Amino acid sequence: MLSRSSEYALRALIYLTDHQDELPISGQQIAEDLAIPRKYLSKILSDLTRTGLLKATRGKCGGFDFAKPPNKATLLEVVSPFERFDLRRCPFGNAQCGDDDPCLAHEGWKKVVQAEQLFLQKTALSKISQPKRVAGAKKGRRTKRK
Amino acid sequence: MLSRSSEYALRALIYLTDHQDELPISGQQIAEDLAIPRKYLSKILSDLTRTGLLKATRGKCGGFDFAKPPNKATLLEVVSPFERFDLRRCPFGNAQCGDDDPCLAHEGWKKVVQAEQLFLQKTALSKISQPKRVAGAKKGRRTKRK
DNA sequence: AGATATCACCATCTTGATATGCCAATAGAG
DNA sequence: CTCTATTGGCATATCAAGATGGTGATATCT
Repeated sequence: MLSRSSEYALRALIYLTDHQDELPISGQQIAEDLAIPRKYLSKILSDLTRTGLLKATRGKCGGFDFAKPPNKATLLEVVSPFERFDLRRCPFGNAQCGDDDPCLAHEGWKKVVQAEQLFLQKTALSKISQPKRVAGAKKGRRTKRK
Repeated sequence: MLSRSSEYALRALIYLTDHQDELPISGQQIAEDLAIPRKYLSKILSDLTRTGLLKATRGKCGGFDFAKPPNKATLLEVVSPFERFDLRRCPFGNAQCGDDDPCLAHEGWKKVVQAEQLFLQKTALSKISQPKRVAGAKKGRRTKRK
């Protein structure tokens, strides 16, 4: 239901949300920890930088950081550079199916699509980060990586 | 949200539903009327024959017919040969996200996916065929094609 | 039997998403 | 200044979906 690029983007940003005290983090690092192809993820993070979600700093000790706080970012913002939401095209009936001259499945299908859109649009990135599950565990600033 | 193959399958079957008094109809004919690549549609209809949704008769005046009445066929049956519903894989969090150890987006996303599944599963093919819109118009057995 | 119209199968081409590799630009550390 | 770790951009490779073409099997018609 979502492209692989979208999945990578989501997982990477959730990762960043979970490591907010260590930002910026390099693409290399994220790719390793999440087992995502390095250059491919690089490209994705670049895209998200261009859309204004992330902030990239080059050079040594560089990496990616949030350009806006993750509770201001919606899942839709994360995903939309990688999805083509062709809401125009109706999978049923013929081409000219629109809100005015709908096919019979139109309403039902529209509900499904809108449910997805709404979820992506209304859910903040910060809402889906993984909290450390261990009760009372200190946040535990990770030991310097590698 | 659906593969092109699925769309073609749906449109073709809706077409058949709308022409039930003229069955069987050749793939050629359907492809022409719906502006779908001929051989590609052929392949799709063959697939649907193999899954038991359609019945194919070869030779002159052959074509495709329903193997089961369209009110017994669900949209899911139509579409599933062409979709890979990877419900296992969660687009968020890491691999081991399951119903037992869910990521935070799990419930919300599950709802979305299930809404789609439910719609496809509960909607009968006959429910979405296009009725002739002209009030009181005779069904009008089409003049012999071509 | 012969001609024709159809489905079935197989091989190939095209296209877009996914993935990799190379090099330039940038910035911190010594 | 030099070394090194990073992002950025471009070119290319791989892969699966989409699309096309050829041939054989089957059925109807004359």
